[in-house]
Amino acid sequence: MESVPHIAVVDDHRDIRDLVGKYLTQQGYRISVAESGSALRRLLERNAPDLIILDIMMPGEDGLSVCRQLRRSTELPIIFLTAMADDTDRIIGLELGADDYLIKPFNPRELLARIRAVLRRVNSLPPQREMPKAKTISFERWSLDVGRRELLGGDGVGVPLSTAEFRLLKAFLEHPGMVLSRDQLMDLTVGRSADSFDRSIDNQVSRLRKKVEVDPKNPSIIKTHWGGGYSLCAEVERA
Amino acid sequence: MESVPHIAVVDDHRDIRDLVGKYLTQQGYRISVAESGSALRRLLERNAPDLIILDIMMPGEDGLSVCRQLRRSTELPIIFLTAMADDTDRIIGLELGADDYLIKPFNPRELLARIRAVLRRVNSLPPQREMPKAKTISFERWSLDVGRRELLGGDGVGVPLSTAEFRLLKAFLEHPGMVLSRDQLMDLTVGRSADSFDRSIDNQVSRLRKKVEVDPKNPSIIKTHWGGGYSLCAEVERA
DNA sequence: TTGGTACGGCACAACTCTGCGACAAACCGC
DNA sequence: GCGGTTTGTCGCAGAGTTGTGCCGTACCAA
Repeated sequence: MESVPHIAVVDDHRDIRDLVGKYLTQQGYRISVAESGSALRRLLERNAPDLIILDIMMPGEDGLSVCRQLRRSTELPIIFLTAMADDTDRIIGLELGADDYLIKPFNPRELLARIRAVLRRVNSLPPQREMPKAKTISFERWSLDVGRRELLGGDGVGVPLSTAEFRLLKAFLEHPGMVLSRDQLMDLTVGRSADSFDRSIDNQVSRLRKKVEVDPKNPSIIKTHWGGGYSLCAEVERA
Repeated sequence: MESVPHIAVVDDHRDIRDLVGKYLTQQGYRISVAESGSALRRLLERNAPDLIILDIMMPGEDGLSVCRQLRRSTELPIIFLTAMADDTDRIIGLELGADDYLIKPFNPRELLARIRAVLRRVNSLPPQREMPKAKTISFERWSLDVGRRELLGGDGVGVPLSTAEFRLLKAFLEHPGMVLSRDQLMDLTVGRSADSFDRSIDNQVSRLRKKVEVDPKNPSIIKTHWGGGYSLCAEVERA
Protein backbone atom coordinates (compact mmCIF):
# COMPACT_ATOMS: atom_id res chain seq x y z
CA MET A 1 0.00 0.00 0.00
CA GLU A 2 2.34 2.60 -1.18
CA SER A 3 -0.23 5.06 -2.26
CA VAL A 4 -3.72 5.61 -0.98
CA PRO A 5 -5.21 2.87 1.15
CA HIS A 6 -8.06 1.15 -0.61
CA ILE A 7 -11.11 0.26 1.41
CA ALA A 8 -14.09 -1.83 0.40
CA VAL A 9 -17.46 -1.07 1.95
CA VAL A 10 -19.93 -3.93 1.87
CA ASP A 11 -23.49 -3.16 2.87
CA ASP A 12 -26.84 -3.82 1.30
CA HIS A 13 -28.10 -0.36 2.19
CA ARG A 14 -27.26 2.18 -0.39
CA ASP A 15 -27.38 5.06 2.10
CA ILE A 16 -24.81 3.46 4.37
CA ARG A 17 -22.51 2.71 1.47
CA ASP A 18 -22.83 6.29 0.29
CA LEU A 19 -22.37 7.76 3.72
CA VAL A 20 -19.35 5.73 4.67
CA GLY A 21 -17.92 5.94 1.19
CA LYS A 22 -18.23 9.67 1.05
CA TYR A 23 -16.76 10.21 4.47
CA LEU A 24 -13.78 7.98 3.86
CA THR A 25 -13.16 9.44 0.43
CA GLN A 26 -13.10 12.82 2.07
CA GLN A 27 -10.54 11.47 4.48
CA GLY A 28 -8.32 10.52 1.61
CA TYR A 29 -9.08 6.85 1.15
CA ARG A 30 -9.86 5.09 -2.07
CA ILE A 31 -13.24 3.46 -1.79
CA SER A 32 -15.00 0.63 -3.54
CA VAL A 33 -18.48 -0.41 -2.62
CA ALA A 34 -20.29 -3.69 -2.90
CA GLU A 35 -23.88 -4.49 -2.03
CA SER A 36 -23.41 -8.18 -1.34
CA GLY A 37 -20.92 -10.89 -0.68
CA SER A 38 -20.81 -11.92 -4.29
CA ALA A 39 -20.28 -8.33 -5.40
CA LEU A 40 -17.37 -8.21 -2.98
CA ARG A 41 -15.86 -11.31 -4.49
CA ARG A 42 -16.03 -9.80 -7.95
CA LEU A 43 -14.34 -6.73 -6.56
CA LEU A 44 -11.59 -8.79 -4.98
CA GLU A 45 -10.75 -10.36 -8.30
CA ARG A 46 -10.34 -7.05 -10.01
CA ASN A 47 -8.72 -5.00 -7.38
CA ALA A 48 -8.02 -6.18 -3.90
CA PRO A 49 -8.60 -3.64 -1.15
CA ASP A 50 -6.40 -3.10 1.88
CA LEU A 51 -9.30 -3.37 4.28
CA ILE A 52 -12.93 -4.44 4.22
CA ILE A 53 -15.81 -2.90 6.11
CA LEU A 54 -18.55 -5.46 6.33
CA ASP A 55 -22.18 -5.37 7.33
CA ILE A 56 -23.57 -8.49 8.93
CA MET A 57 -27.24 -8.46 8.13
CA MET A 58 -27.56 -8.68 4.42
CA PRO A 59 -30.12 -10.52 2.37
CA GLY A 60 -28.75 -13.72 0.93
CA GLU A 61 -25.30 -14.43 2.20
CA ASP A 62 -24.72 -12.77 5.53
CA GLY A 63 -21.61 -10.93 6.63
CA LEU A 64 -20.47 -13.60 9.02
CA SER A 65 -20.29 -16.22 6.35
CA VAL A 66 -18.61 -13.80 3.99
CA CYS A 67 -16.03 -13.21 6.68
CA ARG A 68 -15.56 -16.90 7.32
CA GLN A 69 -15.02 -17.50 3.67
CA LEU A 70 -12.61 -14.63 3.25
CA ARG A 71 -10.55 -15.89 6.13
CA ARG A 72 -10.08 -19.18 4.43
CA SER A 73 -8.11 -17.62 1.65
CA THR A 74 -6.89 -14.24 2.82
CA GLU A 75 -5.75 -12.22 5.76
CA LEU A 76 -7.36 -9.02 4.61
CA PRO A 77 -8.30 -6.87 7.58
CA ILE A 78 -12.02 -6.88 8.23
CA ILE A 79 -14.05 -4.49 10.35
CA PHE A 80 -17.66 -5.36 11.03
CA LEU A 81 -20.02 -2.44 11.00
CA THR A 82 -23.44 -3.51 11.96
CA ALA A 83 -26.59 -2.93 13.91
CA MET A 84 -26.36 -6.14 15.85
CA ALA A 85 -25.59 -4.94 19.29
CA ASP A 86 -25.45 -8.06 21.33
CA ASP A 87 -22.20 -8.99 23.05
CA THR A 88 -22.47 -12.45 21.66
CA ASP A 89 -22.68 -11.22 18.10
CA ARG A 90 -19.57 -9.16 18.59
CA ILE A 91 -17.77 -12.11 20.03
CA ILE A 92 -18.78 -14.35 17.18
CA GLY A 93 -17.67 -11.76 14.68
CA LEU A 94 -14.28 -11.39 16.25
CA GLU A 95 -13.87 -15.12 16.66
CA LEU A 96 -14.48 -15.54 12.98
CA GLY A 97 -11.37 -13.59 12.33
CA ALA A 98 -12.54 -10.01 12.06
CA ASP A 99 -10.17 -7.35 13.29
CA ASP A 100 -12.70 -5.05 14.84
CA TYR A 101 -16.38 -4.57 15.37
CA LEU A 102 -18.28 -1.33 15.41
CA ILE A 103 -21.94 -0.82 16.13
CA LYS A 104 -24.43 1.26 14.21
CA PRO A 105 -25.23 3.99 14.74
CA PHE A 106 -21.61 4.90 14.77
CA ASN A 107 -19.48 7.98 14.93
CA PRO A 108 -17.64 8.29 11.61
CA ARG A 109 -14.57 9.56 13.38
CA GLU A 110 -14.49 6.46 15.50
CA LEU A 111 -14.72 4.34 12.39
CA LEU A 112 -11.83 6.32 10.98
CA ALA A 113 -9.81 5.88 14.15
CA ARG A 114 -10.40 2.14 14.11
CA ILE A 115 -9.52 1.85 10.47
CA ARG A 116 -6.30 3.65 11.16
CA ALA A 117 -5.56 1.50 14.16
CA VAL A 118 -5.97 -1.65 12.11
CA LEU A 119 -4.01 -0.37 9.14
CA ARG A 120 -1.28 0.92 11.38
CA ARG A 121 -0.84 -2.55 12.78
CA VAL A 122 -0.99 -4.25 9.41
CA ASN A 123 1.36 -1.87 7.71
CA SER A 124 3.90 -1.56 10.45
CA LEU A 125 6.96 -2.14 8.42
CA PRO A 126 9.68 -4.19 9.90
CA PRO A 127 12.99 -2.43 9.93
CA GLN A 128 15.15 -3.40 7.04
CA ARG A 129 18.73 -4.00 7.29
CA GLU A 130 19.94 -3.47 3.84
CA MET A 131 19.26 -1.33 0.89
CA PRO A 132 18.44 -4.22 -1.45
CA LYS A 133 14.78 -3.63 -1.87
CA ALA A 134 12.00 -6.02 -1.48
CA LYS A 135 9.31 -5.40 -4.00
CA THR A 136 10.25 -4.58 -7.52
CA ILE A 137 8.31 -5.19 -10.68
CA SER A 138 10.19 -5.65 -13.92
CA PHE A 139 8.95 -5.19 -17.44
CA GLU A 140 10.69 -4.76 -20.73
CA ARG A 141 14.01 -3.28 -19.81
CA TRP A 142 12.69 -1.43 -16.78
CA SER A 143 12.19 -2.27 -13.17
CA LEU A 144 10.01 -0.35 -10.81
CA ASP A 145 11.11 -0.26 -7.21
CA VAL A 146 7.82 0.11 -5.44
CA GLY A 147 9.21 0.93 -2.03
CA ARG A 148 11.54 3.52 -3.38
CA ARG A 149 9.19 4.87 -6.00
CA GLU A 150 11.90 4.71 -8.55
CA LEU A 151 12.09 3.48 -12.06
CA LEU A 152 15.38 1.87 -12.97
CA GLY A 153 16.48 1.40 -16.53
CA GLY A 154 18.38 -1.65 -17.66
CA ASP A 155 21.51 0.42 -17.63
CA GLY A 156 20.93 1.14 -13.97
CA VAL A 157 19.93 4.72 -14.54
CA GLY A 158 17.04 5.89 -12.44
CA VAL A 159 14.20 7.89 -13.90
CA PRO A 160 12.34 10.03 -11.38
CA LEU A 161 8.58 9.61 -11.42
CA SER A 162 6.02 12.03 -10.12
CA THR A 163 3.40 10.72 -7.75
CA ALA A 164 0.73 10.43 -10.40
CA GLU A 165 3.10 8.80 -12.85
CA PHE A 166 4.19 6.31 -10.25
CA ARG A 167 0.62 5.40 -9.39
CA LEU A 168 -0.36 5.10 -12.99
CA LEU A 169 2.53 2.86 -13.83
CA LYS A 170 1.87 0.77 -10.78
CA ALA A 171 -1.76 0.41 -11.79
CA PHE A 172 -0.69 -0.84 -15.21
CA LEU A 173 1.85 -3.23 -13.78
CA GLU A 174 -0.70 -4.67 -11.42
CA HIS A 175 -3.07 -5.38 -14.28
CA PRO A 176 -0.78 -6.39 -17.09
CA GLY A 177 -2.40 -6.89 -20.45
CA MET A 178 -5.77 -5.81 -19.23
CA VAL A 179 -7.52 -2.96 -20.98
CA LEU A 180 -8.20 -0.32 -18.37
CA SER A 181 -10.73 2.38 -19.02
CA ARG A 182 -10.02 5.94 -18.01
CA ASP A 183 -12.54 5.51 -15.28
CA GLN A 184 -10.77 2.49 -13.87
CA LEU A 185 -7.45 4.22 -14.10
CA MET A 186 -8.79 7.22 -12.27
CA ASP A 187 -10.10 4.91 -9.63
CA LEU A 188 -6.84 3.06 -9.32
CA THR A 189 -4.69 6.16 -9.16
CA VAL A 190 -6.55 8.90 -7.39
CA GLY A 191 -9.65 7.11 -6.20
CA ARG A 192 -12.17 9.31 -7.85
CA SER A 193 -14.24 8.86 -10.91
CA ALA A 194 -13.64 10.69 -14.11
CA ASP A 195 -16.17 13.18 -15.31
CA SER A 196 -16.99 12.66 -18.91
CA PHE A 197 -14.66 15.09 -20.58
CA ASP A 198 -11.72 14.44 -18.41
CA ARG A 199 -8.50 14.29 -20.31
CA SER A 200 -6.17 14.12 -17.36
CA ILE A 201 -5.50 10.43 -17.76
CA ASP A 202 -4.58 10.92 -21.40
CA ASN A 203 -2.10 13.47 -20.28
CA GLN A 204 -0.59 11.30 -17.63
CA VAL A 205 -0.30 8.46 -20.07
CA SER A 206 1.43 10.78 -22.47
CA ARG A 207 3.83 11.92 -19.79
CA LEU A 208 4.51 8.39 -18.70
CA ARG A 209 5.14 7.28 -22.25
CA LYS A 210 7.75 9.96 -22.62
CA LYS A 211 9.64 8.45 -19.76
CA VAL A 212 9.11 4.80 -20.51
CA GLU A 213 8.80 4.28 -24.23
CA VAL A 214 11.69 4.06 -26.64
CA ASP A 215 9.70 6.03 -29.19
CA PRO A 216 6.88 7.82 -27.40
CA LYS A 217 5.24 8.59 -30.74
CA ASN A 218 4.94 4.89 -31.49
CA PRO A 219 4.24 3.44 -28.10
CA SER A 220 4.97 -0.24 -27.70
CA ILE A 221 4.53 -0.65 -23.97
CA ILE A 222 1.41 1.30 -23.18
CA LYS A 223 -1.06 0.64 -25.94
CA THR A 224 -4.12 2.72 -26.72
CA HIS A 225 -7.43 0.98 -27.24
CA TRP A 226 -9.53 3.28 -29.28
CA GLY A 227 -12.68 4.09 -27.38
CA GLY A 228 -11.74 1.73 -24.61
CA GLY A 229 -8.75 2.84 -22.64
CA TYR A 230 -5.16 1.74 -22.33
CA SER A 231 -3.31 -1.42 -21.61
CA LEU A 232 0.16 -2.39 -20.66
CA CYS A 233 1.67 -4.62 -23.28
CA ALA A 234 4.72 -6.25 -21.78
CA GLU A 235 5.89 -9.23 -19.84
CA VAL A 236 5.95 -8.28 -16.22
CA GLU A 237 7.82 -10.10 -13.54
CA ARG A 238 7.45 -9.53 -9.85
CA ALA A 239 10.33 -10.03 -7.56
CA MET B 1 5.70 -14.99 21.58
CA GLU B 2 6.69 -18.55 22.20
CA SER B 3 3.92 -20.69 23.53
CA VAL B 4 1.59 -18.98 25.97
CA PRO B 5 0.86 -15.34 25.30
CA HIS B 6 1.79 -13.06 28.13
CA ILE B 7 -0.61 -10.28 28.99
CA ALA B 8 -0.13 -7.35 31.31
CA VAL B 9 -3.15 -5.87 33.05
CA VAL B 10 -2.76 -2.32 34.26
CA ASP B 11 -5.46 -0.94 36.49
CA ASP B 12 -5.48 0.84 39.80
CA HIS B 13 -8.44 -1.20 41.06
CA ARG B 14 -7.45 -4.41 42.64
CA ASP B 15 -10.78 -6.06 41.89
CA ILE B 16 -10.52 -5.39 38.19
CA ARG B 17 -6.98 -6.69 38.08
CA ASP B 18 -8.04 -9.80 39.90
CA LEU B 19 -11.12 -10.34 37.83
CA VAL B 20 -9.45 -9.88 34.49
CA GLY B 21 -6.34 -11.66 35.61
CA LYS B 22 -8.21 -14.65 36.87
CA TYR B 23 -10.38 -14.91 33.81
CA LEU B 24 -7.50 -14.70 31.41
CA THR B 25 -5.41 -17.12 33.41
CA GLN B 26 -8.30 -19.52 33.21
CA GLN B 27 -8.28 -19.02 29.48
CA GLY B 28 -4.68 -20.08 29.36
CA TYR B 29 -2.83 -16.81 29.26
CA ARG B 30 0.11 -15.84 31.36
CA ILE B 31 -0.79 -12.73 33.32
CA SER B 32 1.13 -9.97 34.99
CA VAL B 33 -0.57 -7.15 36.78
CA ALA B 34 0.48 -3.62 37.53
CA GLU B 35 -1.36 -0.96 39.44
CA SER B 36 0.19 2.04 37.78
CA GLY B 37 2.22 3.28 34.84
CA SER B 38 5.44 3.11 36.74
CA ALA B 39 4.70 -0.42 37.90
CA LEU B 40 4.13 -1.33 34.27
CA ARG B 41 7.48 0.10 33.31
CA ARG B 42 9.21 -1.98 35.93
CA LEU B 43 7.39 -4.98 34.58
CA LEU B 44 8.48 -4.22 31.04
CA GLU B 45 12.09 -4.21 32.06
CA ARG B 46 11.89 -7.63 33.59
CA ASN B 47 9.60 -9.39 31.25
CA ALA B 48 7.94 -7.82 28.28
CA PRO B 49 4.36 -8.94 27.70
CA ASP B 50 2.80 -9.65 24.32
CA LEU B 51 -0.12 -7.37 24.96
CA ILE B 52 -1.14 -4.72 27.46
CA ILE B 53 -4.58 -4.07 28.84
CA LEU B 54 -4.67 -0.55 30.10
CA ASP B 55 -7.07 1.45 32.22
CA ILE B 56 -7.31 5.14 31.49
CA MET B 57 -8.37 6.70 34.73
CA MET B 58 -5.66 6.04 37.20
CA PRO B 59 -4.33 8.25 39.92
CA GLY B 60 -1.05 9.87 38.98
CA GLU B 61 -0.08 9.09 35.45
CA ASP B 62 -3.14 8.33 33.36
CA GLY B 63 -3.47 5.56 30.81
CA LEU B 64 -3.37 7.83 27.81
CA SER B 65 0.02 9.20 28.68
CA VAL B 66 1.26 5.71 29.49
CA CYS B 67 0.12 4.69 26.03
CA ARG B 68 1.77 7.65 24.37
CA GLN B 69 4.99 6.88 26.09
CA LEU B 70 4.89 3.18 25.30
CA ARG B 71 4.34 3.92 21.64
CA ARG B 72 7.50 5.93 21.50
CA SER B 73 9.64 2.94 22.17
CA THR B 74 7.57 -0.11 21.37
CA GLU B 75 4.89 -1.54 19.17
CA LEU B 76 3.35 -3.62 21.90
CA PRO B 77 -0.34 -4.12 21.32
CA ILE B 78 -2.46 -2.07 23.70
CA ILE B 79 -6.13 -2.48 24.50
CA PHE B 80 -7.80 0.19 26.55
CA LEU B 81 -10.30 -1.05 29.05
CA THR B 82 -12.01 1.79 30.75
CA ALA B 83 -15.15 3.37 32.01
CA MET B 84 -14.83 6.43 29.83
CA ALA B 85 -17.58 5.89 27.38
CA ASP B 86 -17.51 8.97 25.23
CA ASP B 87 -16.87 8.58 21.51
CA THR B 88 -14.22 11.21 21.71
CA ASP B 89 -12.32 9.36 24.39
CA ARG B 90 -12.30 6.25 22.28
CA ILE B 91 -11.06 8.18 19.29
CA ILE B 92 -8.29 9.80 21.25
CA GLY B 93 -7.24 6.46 22.63
CA LEU B 94 -7.06 4.89 19.22
CA GLU B 95 -5.29 7.87 17.72
CA LEU B 96 -2.64 7.55 20.36
CA GLY B 97 -1.77 4.21 18.92
CA ALA B 98 -3.92 1.79 20.89
CA ASP B 99 -5.15 -1.26 19.04
CA ASP B 100 -8.58 -1.51 20.56
CA TYR B 101 -10.84 0.04 23.12
CA LEU B 102 -13.35 -1.67 25.32
CA ILE B 103 -15.79 -0.09 27.72
CA LYS B 104 -16.52 -1.08 31.29
CA PRO B 105 -18.64 -2.80 32.23
CA PHE B 106 -17.53 -5.36 29.77
CA ASN B 107 -18.22 -8.92 28.87
CA PRO B 108 -15.10 -10.95 29.63
CA ARG B 109 -15.71 -13.06 26.58
CA GLU B 110 -15.68 -9.97 24.43
CA LEU B 111 -12.41 -8.92 25.98
CA LEU B 112 -11.07 -12.34 25.19
CA ALA B 113 -12.30 -12.15 21.63
CA ARG B 114 -10.67 -8.78 21.15
CA ILE B 115 -7.42 -9.92 22.66
CA ARG B 116 -7.42 -12.84 20.29
CA ALA B 117 -8.22 -10.62 17.34
CA VAL B 118 -5.32 -8.32 18.13
CA LEU B 119 -2.87 -11.11 18.79
CA ARG B 120 -3.94 -12.95 15.68
CA ARG B 121 -3.15 -9.87 13.64
CA VAL B 122 0.13 -9.18 15.33
CA ASN B 123 1.33 -12.72 15.02
CA SER B 124 0.30 -13.17 11.44
CA LEU B 125 2.43 -10.22 10.55
CA PRO B 126 5.74 -10.17 8.89
CA PRO B 127 8.25 -12.57 10.26
CA GLN B 128 9.15 -9.52 12.34
CA ARG B 129 12.70 -10.57 12.72
CA GLU B 130 14.37 -8.75 15.51
CA MET B 131 17.01 -6.52 14.21
CA PRO B 132 20.33 -7.17 15.79
CA LYS B 133 20.80 -4.18 17.99
CA ALA B 134 23.43 -2.07 16.41
CA LYS B 135 25.39 0.24 18.57
CA THR B 136 26.17 2.67 15.86
CA ILE B 137 24.87 3.20 12.37
CA SER B 138 27.05 4.93 9.83
CA PHE B 139 26.00 6.77 6.73
CA GLU B 140 27.72 9.24 4.52
CA ARG B 141 30.27 10.85 6.74
CA TRP B 142 28.22 10.47 9.90
CA SER B 143 27.74 7.83 12.48
CA LEU B 144 24.86 7.66 14.87
CA ASP B 145 25.54 6.30 18.29
CA VAL B 146 22.20 4.76 19.10
CA GLY B 147 22.91 4.23 22.75
CA ARG B 148 24.11 7.73 23.43
CA ARG B 149 21.71 9.32 20.98
CA GLU B 150 24.54 11.26 19.52
CA LEU B 151 25.57 12.00 16.03
CA LEU B 152 29.28 11.94 15.31
CA GLY B 153 30.78 13.64 12.32
CA GLY B 154 33.69 12.16 10.40
CA ASP B 155 35.95 14.61 12.16
CA GLY B 156 34.86 13.20 15.47
CA VAL B 157 32.80 16.22 16.39
CA GLY B 158 29.50 15.39 18.00
CA VAL B 159 26.26 17.06 17.01
CA PRO B 160 23.58 16.97 19.69
CA LEU B 161 20.21 15.70 18.53
CA SER B 162 16.90 16.30 20.19
CA THR B 163 14.72 13.32 20.96
CA ALA B 164 12.49 13.80 17.96
CA GLU B 165 15.40 14.37 15.65
CA PHE B 166 17.07 11.24 16.89
CA ARG B 167 13.95 9.17 16.39
CA LEU B 168 13.41 10.53 12.95
CA LEU B 169 16.94 9.87 11.90
CA LYS B 170 16.79 6.39 13.35
CA ALA B 171 13.58 5.72 11.46
CA PHE B 172 15.27 6.72 8.25
CA LEU B 173 18.35 4.68 8.97
CA GLU B 174 16.26 1.62 9.67
CA HIS B 175 14.51 1.92 6.33
CA PRO B 176 17.18 3.13 4.02
CA GLY B 177 16.03 4.07 0.56
CA MET B 178 12.37 3.53 1.34
CA VAL B 179 9.97 6.32 0.67
CA LEU B 180 8.28 6.90 3.98
CA SER B 181 5.03 8.81 4.11
CA ARG B 182 4.43 11.34 6.83
CA ASP B 183 2.00 8.92 8.34
CA GLN B 184 4.55 6.16 8.50
CA LEU B 185 7.13 8.50 9.94
CA MET B 186 4.68 9.56 12.60
CA ASP B 187 4.13 5.93 13.37
CA LEU B 188 7.80 5.21 13.56
CA THR B 189 8.67 8.20 15.69
CA VAL B 190 5.80 8.92 18.02
CA GLY B 191 3.55 5.96 17.34
CA ARG B 192 0.47 7.87 16.44
CA SER B 193 -1.15 8.67 13.18
CA ALA B 194 -0.99 12.03 11.54
CA ASP B 195 -4.13 13.91 10.78
CA SER B 196 -4.27 15.30 7.34
CA PHE B 197 -2.96 18.78 7.95
CA ASP B 198 -0.09 17.84 10.14
CA ARG B 199 3.12 19.54 9.21
CA SER B 200 5.20 18.57 12.17
CA ILE B 201 7.15 15.99 10.23
CA ASP B 202 8.12 18.54 7.61
CA ASN B 203 9.52 20.66 10.35
CA GLN B 204 11.48 17.90 11.94
CA VAL B 205 12.89 16.98 8.57
CA SER B 206 13.87 20.55 8.02
CA ARG B 207 15.55 20.70 11.42
CA LEU B 208 17.31 17.42 10.87
CA ARG B 209 18.55 18.52 7.49
CA LYS B 210 20.13 21.56 9.01
CA LYS B 211 22.22 19.33 11.19
CA VAL B 212 23.00 16.58 8.73
CA GLU B 213 23.16 17.98 5.24
CA VAL B 214 26.13 19.77 3.77
CA ASP B 215 23.81 22.18 2.06
CA PRO B 216 20.41 22.03 3.72
CA LYS B 217 18.86 23.96 0.87
CA ASN B 218 19.89 21.26 -1.58
CA PRO B 219 19.50 18.14 0.47
CA SER B 220 21.37 15.11 -0.75
CA ILE B 221 20.79 12.73 2.12
CA ILE B 222 17.13 13.14 2.96
CA LYS B 223 15.24 13.40 -0.27
CA THR B 224 11.72 14.76 -0.66
CA HIS B 225 9.22 12.82 -2.72
CA TRP B 226 6.60 15.26 -3.81
CA GLY B 227 3.23 14.05 -2.65
CA GLY B 228 4.77 10.94 -1.19
CA GLY B 229 7.04 11.59 1.75
CA TYR B 230 10.75 11.43 2.35
CA SER B 231 13.50 8.94 1.89
CA LEU B 232 17.03 8.50 3.09
CA CYS B 233 19.40 8.38 0.21
CA ALA B 234 22.68 7.05 1.49
CA GLU B 235 24.64 3.89 2.07
CA VAL B 236 24.17 2.83 5.65
CA GLU B 237 26.31 0.47 7.59
CA ARG B 238 25.49 -0.99 10.96
CA ALA B 239 28.08 -1.94 13.47
C1' DT C 1 -14.28 10.97 -49.17
C1' DT C 2 -16.46 13.10 -45.55
C1' DG C 3 -18.08 13.98 -41.10
C1' DG C 4 -17.78 12.96 -36.44
C1' DT C 5 -15.37 11.54 -32.53
C1' DA C 6 -11.36 10.12 -29.84
C1' DC C 7 -6.63 10.71 -29.00
C1' DG C 8 -1.64 13.10 -28.72
C1' DG C 9 0.81 16.65 -27.33
C1' DC C 10 1.86 21.30 -26.17
C1' DA C 11 1.63 25.28 -23.12
C1' DC C 12 -0.15 27.65 -19.51
C1' DA C 13 -2.83 28.41 -15.37
C1' DA C 14 -4.34 26.67 -11.17
C1' DC C 15 -3.42 24.08 -7.71
C1' DT C 16 -1.20 21.37 -4.25
C1' DC C 17 2.70 20.34 -1.66
C1' DT C 18 6.81 21.72 0.61
C1' DG C 19 10.54 24.79 3.09
C1' DC C 20 11.15 27.37 6.73
C1' DG C 21 11.00 31.50 9.79
C1' DA C 22 8.45 32.93 13.59
C1' DC C 23 5.71 32.10 17.40
C1' DA C 24 3.35 29.56 21.08
C1' DA C 25 2.60 25.55 23.70
C1' DA C 26 4.49 21.75 26.00
C1' DC C 27 8.15 19.64 28.36
C1' DC C 28 11.91 19.09 31.65
C1' DG C 29 15.35 19.47 35.03
C1' DC C 30 16.01 22.20 38.93
C1' DG D 1 7.00 27.29 39.90
C1' DC D 2 10.92 28.83 36.61
C1' DG D 3 13.97 29.39 32.66
C1' DG D 4 15.73 26.96 28.90
C1' DT D 5 14.94 23.67 25.50
C1' DT D 6 12.13 21.16 22.42
C1' DT D 7 8.18 20.46 19.60
C1' DG D 8 3.87 21.56 17.18
C1' DT D 9 1.23 25.27 14.58
C1' DC D 10 0.67 29.15 11.44
C1' DG D 11 1.49 31.41 7.44
C1' DC D 12 3.68 32.81 3.51
C1' DA D 13 6.62 32.21 -0.41
C1' DG D 14 8.37 29.18 -3.71
C1' DA D 15 8.64 24.86 -6.19
C1' DG D 16 6.66 21.15 -8.64
C1' DT D 17 2.81 18.93 -10.41
C1' DT D 18 -1.50 18.26 -12.54
C1' DG D 19 -5.62 19.60 -15.10
C1' DT D 20 -7.58 22.18 -19.04
C1' DG D 21 -7.94 24.41 -23.46
C1' DC D 22 -6.57 24.08 -27.86
C1' DC D 23 -5.48 22.33 -32.24
C1' DG D 24 -3.77 18.93 -35.25
C1' DT D 25 -4.03 14.09 -36.29
C1' DA D 26 -5.71 9.30 -36.28
C1' DC D 27 -9.52 6.32 -36.39
C1' DC D 28 -14.28 4.75 -37.41
C1' DA D 29 -18.63 4.58 -39.92
C1' DA D 30 -21.25 5.74 -43.82
